[in-house]
Order: sequence, then C-alpha cells, then structure tokens
Amino acid sequence: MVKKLSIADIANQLNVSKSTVSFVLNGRAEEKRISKELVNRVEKFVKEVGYTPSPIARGLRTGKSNIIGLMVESISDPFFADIAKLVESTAYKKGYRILYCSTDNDTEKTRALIEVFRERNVDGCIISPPVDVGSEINALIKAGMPVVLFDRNLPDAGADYVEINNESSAFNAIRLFIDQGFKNIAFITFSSLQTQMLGRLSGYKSAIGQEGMEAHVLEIDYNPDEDSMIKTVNEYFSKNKNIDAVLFGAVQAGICGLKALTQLGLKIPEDVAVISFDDHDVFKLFAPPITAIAQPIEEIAGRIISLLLERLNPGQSHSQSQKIVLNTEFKLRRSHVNKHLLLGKV
Amino acid sequence: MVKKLSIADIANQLNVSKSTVSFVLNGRAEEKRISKELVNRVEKFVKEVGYTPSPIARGLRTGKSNIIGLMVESISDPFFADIAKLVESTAYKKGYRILYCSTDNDTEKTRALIEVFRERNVDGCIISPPVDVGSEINALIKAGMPVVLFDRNLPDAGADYVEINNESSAFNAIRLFIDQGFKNIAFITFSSLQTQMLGRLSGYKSAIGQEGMEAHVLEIDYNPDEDSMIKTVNEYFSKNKNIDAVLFGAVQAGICGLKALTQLGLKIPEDVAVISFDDHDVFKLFAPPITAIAQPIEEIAGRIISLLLERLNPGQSHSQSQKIVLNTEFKLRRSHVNKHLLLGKV
DNA sequence: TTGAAAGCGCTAACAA
DNA sequence: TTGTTAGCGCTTTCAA
Repeated sequence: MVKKLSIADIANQLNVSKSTVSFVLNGRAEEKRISKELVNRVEKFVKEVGYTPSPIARGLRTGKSNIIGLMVESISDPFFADIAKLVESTAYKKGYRILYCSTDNDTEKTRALIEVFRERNVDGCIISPPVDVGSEINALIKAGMPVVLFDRNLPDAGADYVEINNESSAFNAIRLFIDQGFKNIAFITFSSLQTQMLGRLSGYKSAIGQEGMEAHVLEIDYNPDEDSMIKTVNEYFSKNKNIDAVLFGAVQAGICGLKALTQLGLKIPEDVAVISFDDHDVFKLFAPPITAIAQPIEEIAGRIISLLLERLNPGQSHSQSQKIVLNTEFKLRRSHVNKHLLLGKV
Repeated sequence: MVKKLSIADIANQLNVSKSTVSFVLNGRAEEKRISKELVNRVEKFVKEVGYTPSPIARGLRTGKSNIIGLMVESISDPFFADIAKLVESTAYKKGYRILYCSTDNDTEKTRALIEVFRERNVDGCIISPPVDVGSEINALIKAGMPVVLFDRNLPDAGADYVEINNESSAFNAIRLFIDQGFKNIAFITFSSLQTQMLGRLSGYKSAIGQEGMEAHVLEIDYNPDEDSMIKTVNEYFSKNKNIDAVLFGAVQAGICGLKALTQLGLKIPEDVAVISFDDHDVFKLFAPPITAIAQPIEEIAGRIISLLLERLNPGQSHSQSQKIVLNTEFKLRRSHVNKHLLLGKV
C-alpha cells in the first residue's frame, strides 16, 4: 500500500491548483465557471487514480463529519439492535456513517458520550436517553446539533422525537383483560422513570382505576444477572396467587416472566393470562403463543432517520421540534384469552 | 454554547506556547523537562475551563483516530449484537470509540466499508467478513492496520482471528444423536461458503460418514422474508418423513425450523429430535427446551478486543498472526433425547 | 476562469 | 526548559 494521494498530488500532476480540484470535486465547477474541458480532465484523472478526499481533513476544515451518532440503552437489546440496523442501512445510503455507543442507562456515561459526539463533530445524533440528561441534550440542540430522541423522550427537551402510544397501548391491553372477566390483573415492569415506562404504567393504572380494581404492580430493578430477576418474579407470583392476568411492560420483563411462570408450572392462560409489550420470537414460539404489543420497528427507524435527514439538509427550516407518536399493533395470539369464559360459552 | 476553546486559546491565556500545552497534555512534560510548576498551572487551567483537545485535528496530524471499526454481518443478529455490546463496553473504557457498520454479507458493500475504515483512519478493525474479501483484508493488514476477524475466517488472510470449534461441535452433536440410536439425521443450515458454515457441515458429514449413514442436508438460501424460509423447511420435513433428528446450523435456521415443526404439528423430540447451533431465549423457553451448542460470547468478545488492543499497543510485537479457537458448550436440554430409547430402558 | 494563500486545531522537529 | 514553526489535507476567500 503506497501512501495515499492528497489533493495536492492531484493538482500537481494535473498542473492546476488545489482549489480547482476541490471545486470540481465538490460540484461547484459550474458556479465557479470552470471550463467543461478542465472539469472532465480532473474527473477522469481522479477516477483513474482512485483518489478520495480525506474526510478527516475535510472535517477539520468544515466542521462536518458525515457521521451520525447513535446512542442507545444497549445494542444487545433486540429492539435497539433492529432499530440500529435499519438506521445504519438508510444512513449509509445517504453517505453517513454511524458512530455508536451504549449508555447502559448510565447518566454519567451518557454525558461523557454526548461530549464525545460534540468533539467528534458528528453531524447529528439519535439518542434513546436515560433520565436526567435533559439539560445536556438541550445544550446540544442550542449549539445547533440536530438531535432525534426515540423510545422515550425528555419532558424538558426541545428535541424531535419518535415514540409509540405507550399509555393507550397499556390501557387497551388491560381493557382486553377486563372485558374478558379477569379480576386480578398485574403489571410487571422494570422500575424506571423513563417516559415510555411511566406512560405504560399510567395506562395500566387508569384502566384499572376506571373499574375500581386494585392495582398489582411489580417493579423489577434491572439486573444483568437474569436469574435474580426471574427469582423476583417467581416470588411475586408465589405470594400473589390470586393474580389471573399479567401485562409485562417490556420484552425483557416478559421473557423473565415466562421463565418464572414456567418454573412455577403455571399454565398460560388457564392459571395466568399474559400479554407483553414488544414482540419477539420467544413470544411467537412459546406454547401457547404470547399476545404481544408490537412496536412498528421499520416505521420507527424510518421516521427517526427522515427526521434527522430533514434537519441535516434543512429544505424548509422547521425550527420547531416535531413529536411523532406511532401506533402499536396488537398481535393477538392465545396467551390472553380467558379459557373459563370460553368454557362458559360452550 | 460558546465557541470551543483551542489549544491556542489555552496557550495565550497562560502566556506559554502551544507546544508546552501540548506536551503537558500528552504526558510528555517530564521527557521535555517542563517545570513541575508550569505543568500544574497548565493542568489546573485546562481542568478549570474544561478544555479537551479536538480529536479531529489530532487525528489529522497523527493519523490516529482512537476509533475502532466494527463490521458485522448484521447488528440485528443477536449473536453479533451481544458481541458488539461487549466489545464497545471494553473499548470505551480504553478510550476507543466504535464506528460500526453491517456488511449484509454483501461483498461489494464490504469493500466500500473497508475503504471507509481506511480513509477515516480507524486504528483497528474487527470484522466478521463475507467471502471473497481476502485480498482487501490482506491489503489492509499490509498497510499496517490491525485487523481481528471473528465468527468466520478467511483462508487466505493473515489476520488474527477468533473462532469456535465448528467442526467438532457439529460432529459431537451428531454423535449424540447416533449414540441414542437415531437413524435419519438431517442438517439444516444456510447455504454459505463461509468457513464457520463449511466447518459445521464438514463435522456433520464426517460423523454421518463414519457410520455409513446417509446425509440429509438442507441448505436454505437466506431471505429477509422469514416466512419463505419457514416454508422451505416445512416442505423439506413434509417430503422427508423419515427424518428423526435434526441439527440446525445457526440460530436463525433453528428458529425457522422450530416454526416449521410447530406448523406441521411435529412433536419434539418424539417425532423429530432437535439440536441447534447458538443459544437463544427461544431455545430456553420452547416446550420442550431445545438443546443448543452455545458459543462462549463473553470469551469471544474478550479475546477479540484483547487481540486488537495488543496490536494497537505492541508491547512485544507479535508480528505473527494469532488463531484462537474456543470451545462451545453443549446446553443439554430435552429436545435431543430419544424417547423411544428411554421407554425401552424403562 | 483559475490560482495563491490562509487557516481549521493539533503535534513535533528544531531553535533558542 | 520553553517557544517557533511547519505541516497534516482540505475548503474558501480573495486576487488575478
């Protein structure tokens, strides 16, 4: 591998100046009224030797990097992994690269990562933020950085965001239980102050409250050691044998829950009916298949990236921030039905 | 947000030169015999105003970026997502950021991405390569880029790599079937020329061949539309009713296979015994739980990153490339046992 | 229509 | 012991 060519090399070999080459390469030949003939000569030569400008030098000069920062809670979470995949694929086609990092829901790490984004001159950010980083995000936006939030938002941030209708999804799931005659409906979720979790909890509570029912909420502290979380759920069901239906507030909660229910030998839906947020192969293949509240992953990713691209190439400058709320889809399977009700009918 | 400070600002305000500041910041004060007092003054001021050097300018000057390029087949694959997560977390602690991209197993895209890595001056690459990029990878290495391959390797590449013992894992899985008396053992996998897939196939064939059994291999063409792959597997089982055991060659094949078997109403393991490569929540929660050949994810990620860090900070320069082959772990569950054999025993 | 030159922020060779 | 200065490769203003 020989040394990489620079624009100076090109200019020298062509006996023109660096600026001419630069103008041609940046499509400003016409504007600069460079002769068609010269343009051709430059383009031909550049293609011939396979020259590409250094994005680093360009970045230093222009402040642009053609990099999008993507910050999610954890890339190993299937939801975020799917989003990342789709976002990267679209961004790549538009010439953007992805600098990615996981926050691990750690506010301090997130702050440091925002600083990394800033100093690396990323052109825009996509962030699923932990709580308490509102002021940093706002500072970023004030400094002119395009920012799109997703999955959860920050109440005090003026950023664009893409979300699902968490509250009404939870509400509807609980209604589904109530309408079938379930009496002791639990909500098992992770303890979290993030808006999406708050929304789901509030949807649960308002559906329950409407009926004057008692709320049964279990908030698990997230723990990388899954077994300890399973144990928590296990103990909860052991102590609350009256629970006849449960809504899981997130895919990981659902998976832990299924593992706990399996350990306890409880039958779904005969002993406990189940609905879970998010969809996953586990839910499709479980016996019985688990009814799930599926997020429209493709659409979420699509909206995120178009929101960001819009900000990056401000056609008509929407200086106003956009809030997009998408609908979830109920994947009605077999885990949520009231067998006793069915039997009654027969 | 005010304009970011530059090293020149720091130098001015401190009435020293840029180089002095630079040396202090880069820990070369002692070597340059800068007075303790000055060092303190600089460090204090830098901390006070929160100055951090621009990595871009530094990168332009030094050719180093503190960025590691991570290229996987698809970040939405749970295996790669887990690896990415662990690698990022370790790299972050060492001050490296991750520039990530998916190859989608597209050789052309991969070539373009390698070029991106090169021009962005990433300090090192972690790649799960598609076939036919051996020469590009070799060129990268020749140009002095540290490269670690994983999951599959390139026969003609001189890169470090981390792999599992694909061949013997498949061999042992088939032996497990054979020893229990299964007679028509299939191998269902994706059609692929990647080394890991070739290894698994060859392990299957040699175990089968040893017994003089007939090989039953189904190679699915990977298709983002899962339903079409399920259909393929479904038809295969419909046409080959004598199959009494099956090894799935990858997690996605296993999931498709389970979906197909479920559709067909075939009982596991009574009608068909099952083992799958890779472990996944689906396998743990399926009824019955699926016996899996689990890859040691943490260890793979750990080896990858330490191999790379070793190359990045060549203590004793291993110019020789290192090949690391890790053992898989059989998660013996219930899907692989021969019920007829058990019955016979009882 | 094209070219010269400044400068983005940093490092490091060389001077003092 | 510290400062001066020349680039790294590019864009862009200004001059020709």
